[in-house]
Amino acid sequence: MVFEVKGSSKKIQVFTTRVDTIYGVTFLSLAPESDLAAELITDEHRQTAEAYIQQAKNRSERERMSDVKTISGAFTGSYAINPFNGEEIPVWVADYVLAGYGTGAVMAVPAHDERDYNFAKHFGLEIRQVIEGSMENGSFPGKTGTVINSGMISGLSVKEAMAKCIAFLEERKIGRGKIQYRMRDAIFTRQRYWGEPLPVYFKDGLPYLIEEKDLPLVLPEVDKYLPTEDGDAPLGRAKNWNYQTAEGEFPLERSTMPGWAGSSWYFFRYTDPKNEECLADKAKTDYWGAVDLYIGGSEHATGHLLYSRFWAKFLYDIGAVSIEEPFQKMINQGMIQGRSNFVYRIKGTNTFVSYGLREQHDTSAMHVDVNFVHNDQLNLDKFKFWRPDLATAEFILEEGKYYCGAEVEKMSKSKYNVVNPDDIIERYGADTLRLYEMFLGPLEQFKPWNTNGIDGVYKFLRKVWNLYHPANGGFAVSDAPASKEELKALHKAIKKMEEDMANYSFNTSVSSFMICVNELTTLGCNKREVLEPLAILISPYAPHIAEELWSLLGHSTSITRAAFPEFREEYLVESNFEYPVMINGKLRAKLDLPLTLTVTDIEKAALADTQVQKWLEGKSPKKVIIVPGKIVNLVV
RNA sequence: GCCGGGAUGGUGGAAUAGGUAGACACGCAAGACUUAAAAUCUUGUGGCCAUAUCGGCCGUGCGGGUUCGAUUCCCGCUCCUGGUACCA
Repeated sequence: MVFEVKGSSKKIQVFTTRVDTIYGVTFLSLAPESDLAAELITDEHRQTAEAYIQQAKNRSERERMSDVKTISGAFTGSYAINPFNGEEIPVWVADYVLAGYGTGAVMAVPAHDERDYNFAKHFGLEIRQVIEGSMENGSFPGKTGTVINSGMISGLSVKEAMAKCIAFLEERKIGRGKIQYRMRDAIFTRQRYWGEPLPVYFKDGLPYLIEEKDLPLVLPEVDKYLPTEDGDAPLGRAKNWNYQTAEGEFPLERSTMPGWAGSSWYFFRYTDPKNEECLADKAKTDYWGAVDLYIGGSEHATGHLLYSRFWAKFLYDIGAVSIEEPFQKMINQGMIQGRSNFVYRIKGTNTFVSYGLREQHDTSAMHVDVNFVHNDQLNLDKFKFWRPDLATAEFILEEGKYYCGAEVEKMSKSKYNVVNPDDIIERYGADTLRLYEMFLGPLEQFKPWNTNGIDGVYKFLRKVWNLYHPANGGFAVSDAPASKEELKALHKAIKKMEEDMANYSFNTSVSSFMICVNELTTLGCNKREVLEPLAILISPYAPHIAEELWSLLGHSTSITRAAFPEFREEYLVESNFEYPVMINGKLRAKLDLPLTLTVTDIEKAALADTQVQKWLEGKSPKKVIIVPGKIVNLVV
């Protein structure tokens, strides 16, 4: 929307998502970079305002963004006119306004925007509430509630007010409604060696594409995969990174493509990897279709997924493939998080304060390598040895110890909280690690890494091994037919695993294996009829041990080639069911009854039970609910 | 602010076409084996009350609702957490 400037032909264009708060506008702020800001400065304020702009321009955008706390600005001396009520409002320059976003001008509503609020507080500007709610905690930016103190839109909801304001502006041609997409340009080159080279050469400083017959352009040999000594991209190290044309030899582009250049369409290429003519034969991409399941972290939503969907849609539009959406189903697997440790440096010094005392000083937190920390206590010697600047570090201790702060966050080299699984593999083996990760919890759940329960899965794998090695650790499997109980234990596990696989519920599968192996151990089962399918069941979870057992069972091909065992319902059929009997919603008795009983017979049996009679106290139930095979519920 | 995810024992978690809450595992306790320890095995383990027996009451973040019956469905909150952002 457009604000007129008092006593001037100039106009200020403002972008806002909260036009409903228009009656709460008490000033406008402009980005220091904007030309308009310079033009609106009046003589009276010239000195201070121009000095401020100069100072703000000297700070980089990064600096301005990282230093959110410092509030600064200057009054231009000009006033703008609110088109809704004709009110005159001061125009300020402020570095919290970014030139690159929107129009570089903000209509400030201190009551309903935190930054505007802080700014108004700092400079003593008016704060006018126009949405119903409590101002106790400063501004409140919520987008719900009723508009107040706002002339023609008072009493409307936020949503209604927005619509009415937009209509008002559009009618007078001083503004319009707009959908603002947050889009950024993306750079398609990298100054790295490992990436597809761009098929571009330069003649007279202008880029040209190399001829199709010269494709593919292959990475040149270089002595090191590092930038050149004078800071050029690694391909600058190649001896002859030039392109030969009829007119002579010209230098090739030295940047390479980013990772997603190739990773955005590999799933199409996989269907026809040797095709020399095109991306992939359309008949083949049609046959294979879209990717059934994409498992990746949620961060891929803005990375790989965005690009590969863009690629697919582009390829669809030019007719190269018939698939518009590349992935049928997506699961965001949860991240295994790390537990970070922090030390607290007193600002401007090389002194570090222990966690409990940090509030007494002006400190900034710093990640510290978790390998220097045990039970949140810092090993001072290791810490000092970490980096040259820390060699002279001093410490303020608590009871002679330095305690670190801790936080659960993403594992990352830059946070120094990475735990290496090699130690676990060394101690327990890769199968245990893999099985433990499966057992930890649902696939999609985030959680901090913690090895507290790993002994449980380790013991489980040993029990599995012992089933096949019953006496004195020697391998022995019987070819005798399995008993009913043994088959039942096995088929319960088969059934559960089939269901769990379909739901990606791996942790519950592991627990059903544990139940099965515990039962088979109790039964002393070492029958091939049971142990062969069991090895197959476990193989996706503990592939090494399963492969080993498979080979001991006498197979010469890999267990990965074995067919999944067929589930047979008949082994699980029960003749009886232990009915829970609820009286007024509480469990009062249990009755073991044949499943063949009719509802009437179940009722009779339940009413005849002594426990039930005790609770009925001679009365007959008002209502009887019986779900065969599930429950009996009596209402008294 | 916006967009996600979540809250169940001491711990990780299980159970949702509404039907016995706490499977499986860790930890803890007691016992067996051992000169001892480790390892292994057995038993117990939600809380409170109880003549510690028979048993009873409470209990899935909080407050309501629907239902014979709610961890599960509905309404209203609180808190935690991931991503993102001086984005107006």
